[in-house]
Amino acid sequence: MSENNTAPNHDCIDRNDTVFKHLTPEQKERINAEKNCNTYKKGAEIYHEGSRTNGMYCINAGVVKIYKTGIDGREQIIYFARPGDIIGYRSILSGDLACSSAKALQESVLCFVPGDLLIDLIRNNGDFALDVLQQSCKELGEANSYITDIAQKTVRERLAEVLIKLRENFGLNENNELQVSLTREELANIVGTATESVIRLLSEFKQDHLIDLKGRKIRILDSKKLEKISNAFG
Amino acid sequence: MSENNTAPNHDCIDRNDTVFKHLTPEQKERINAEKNCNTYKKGAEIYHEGSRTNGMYCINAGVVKIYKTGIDGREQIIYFARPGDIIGYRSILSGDLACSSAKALQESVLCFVPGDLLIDLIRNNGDFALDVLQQSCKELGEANSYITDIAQKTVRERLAEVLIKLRENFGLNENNELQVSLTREELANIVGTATESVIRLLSEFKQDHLIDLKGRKIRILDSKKLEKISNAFG
DNA sequence: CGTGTCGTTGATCCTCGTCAAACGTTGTGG
DNA sequence: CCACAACGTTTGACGAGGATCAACGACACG
Repeated sequence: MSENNTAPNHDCIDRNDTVFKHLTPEQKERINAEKNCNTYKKGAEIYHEGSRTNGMYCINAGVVKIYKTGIDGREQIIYFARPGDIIGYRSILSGDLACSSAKALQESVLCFVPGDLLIDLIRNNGDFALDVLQQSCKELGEANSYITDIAQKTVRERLAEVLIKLRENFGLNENNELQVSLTREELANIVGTATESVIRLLSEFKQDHLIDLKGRKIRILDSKKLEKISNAFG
Repeated sequence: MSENNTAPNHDCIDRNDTVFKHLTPEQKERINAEKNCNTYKKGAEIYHEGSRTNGMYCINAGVVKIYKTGIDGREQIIYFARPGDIIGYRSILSGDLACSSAKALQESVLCFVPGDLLIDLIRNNGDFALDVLQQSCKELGEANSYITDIAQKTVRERLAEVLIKLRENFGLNENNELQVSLTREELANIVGTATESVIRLLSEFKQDHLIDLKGRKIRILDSKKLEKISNAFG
């Protein structure tokens, strides 16, 4: 799918808030030499569950949803990756096949870094290894929290929590609207419920003046109460 | 919490199926010099959510449950650690506080390895770093599967799945009984449901001749059907 | 102007959580 | 050794939360 290298600003490697921050200039150069940047149109699949990803991807621009396909093809969204994040590294490092799929939510630019280069860098740069470990441990902690939430909270509580997390991750525009455009079904696939339930609860939240709805635009009116509904956060 | 070092066979470090397998003899010696082995009685807490674990633990003997405390104190069991496994490493590496608690299910022997030694070893031994990464990525993959399961499967399906996984992890004795002793409440806290629901479903399974019950002993009679009920596995 | 996708609403059903009560088991201390 | 407490197990009854099914409106797109 789409264009290739040589474009000017594929600079994920140079950002100093990413996992690459402790690489030497030479190591960054090696990545730049071997990486492969592509633009993915909205809805384009980056990799699919069960396949072998022979490397990892660094998000340069856009938003990517990571999800698993469960019973009867139902998606469960695990998380959203944003610029600076890395995805797909799990399967090379654990040696398994990919356990999730990745799809561009908007037009996105991703750089592919080959797996053997990744492993070589981890082996030879301890600080880089620690940064990758930090990333995977952070994801692990979040996953564990999510397990507890889904197992114990009601759909209503989880939806409120998801709205708050979306605000934290994507922020609000000048109208206090969430800066992500998700279908009701996608919202349901994060919360882990039926589309209709999300719709009904969103209307309730609207009636209670917690949010306002205009198509897919969700305006946050009362995050305090939303947080209270979500029952603390974890 | 009890005895201390110098005991003869605290050999987790020498097993070649653990995360320590690629350490040099010198590095193993350093761990042996700095580690601190303790026996934990049944029910003893090893570390608690929200605390700072300044290192990690290697399980030498016994079984340890890792769990999070959710709403109104309800436990959600994340997984069981067994001899050879390491626990508690997440929080040192991600820099956060512990996001889960650990408690001995049986009398267990654990060796504590200080965090700065761990980090030093990761930094200076690339293969060790890769092994730790592999471990955390494996856990991450399992956590993601679990999220999907809890979000999409029924309690009945999940209970069947848990029974199968317990068999895979702990095996059966000569009577085809699971080699773990769990209370109904603990089973419920793995599945993510109410104790009463577990009890009812176990009786159903018994009536359908899938299992047999004798107190906490669960004998597996028909794992094929259990697997079918669990709806494939992930 | 049809076709497809998404959003919304209503009606219905069932899984599962909660409450309550009774009984068995274990452990502790007098 | 008994009494009592604390805990775990089991069963029943009840109700609510939420999944499912069906139908329809809104909107975009070719």
